Amino acid sequence: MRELFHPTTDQFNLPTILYALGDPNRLQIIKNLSSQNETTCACCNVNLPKSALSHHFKVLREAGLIYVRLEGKQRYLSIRYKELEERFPGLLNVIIKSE
Amino acid sequence: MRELFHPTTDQFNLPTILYALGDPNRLQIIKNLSSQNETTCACCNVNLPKSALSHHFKVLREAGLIYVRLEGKQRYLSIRYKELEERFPGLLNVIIKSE
DNA sequence: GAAATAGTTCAATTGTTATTGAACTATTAA
DNA sequence: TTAATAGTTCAATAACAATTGAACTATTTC
Repeated sequence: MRELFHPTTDQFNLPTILYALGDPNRLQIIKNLSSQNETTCACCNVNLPKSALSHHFKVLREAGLIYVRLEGKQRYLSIRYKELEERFPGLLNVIIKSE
Repeated sequence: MRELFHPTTDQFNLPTILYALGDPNRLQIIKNLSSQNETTCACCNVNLPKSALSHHFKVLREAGLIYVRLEGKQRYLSIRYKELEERFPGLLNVIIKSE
């Protein structure tokens, strides 16, 4: 794997995004990421085996919620905040701030 | 069935709500409902057999997204706009307006 | 009270998704 | 070049969710 698929903003799809956020583990990941600029997979503070984390990161990435930057032996994760805001203004803020 | 369960606002749960909206059929139902004040199950403009519709309405109702009022032999559906707005301000507007 | 209407529930099926550990790949460090 | 590290992929399983038609319930109308 040398290049990771990231949808363009016009490929963003609302039900897909909501579905991705509809899982408690993934929602937690997004909330955790939102308080950090960029972080590695291991630093997400979600207590799951790495294969499970990998799965959830993939769902989030393919929905367009996170960007995964490859650097050395690590992957740095960040929320695609600007693009999401552009396409679905307000959505992410509501979600991150809730509760 | 004489009384339908509707969660109170403090029982609203974000992942549950997002999950409910993460299904294309249910998202369409919500979008359709948003342009009507109150409507019966049959008037949702979603082309599914009634048993499937009934299932989706239940998921939406139990998540707190819609209110179902029993009157005679019909059920009148409406979005719980005010309560949702109170608990997750902006969420529904983003969703309804998107695309 | 029989028929029509509006919707629910049931049971069966199908399809999808989450979860796991083990094996794997790629990169860096010793 | 070997070992360690960071994460992915695979295969198996288990759990859950969507979909359907048929049977059911409740209400209204004839």
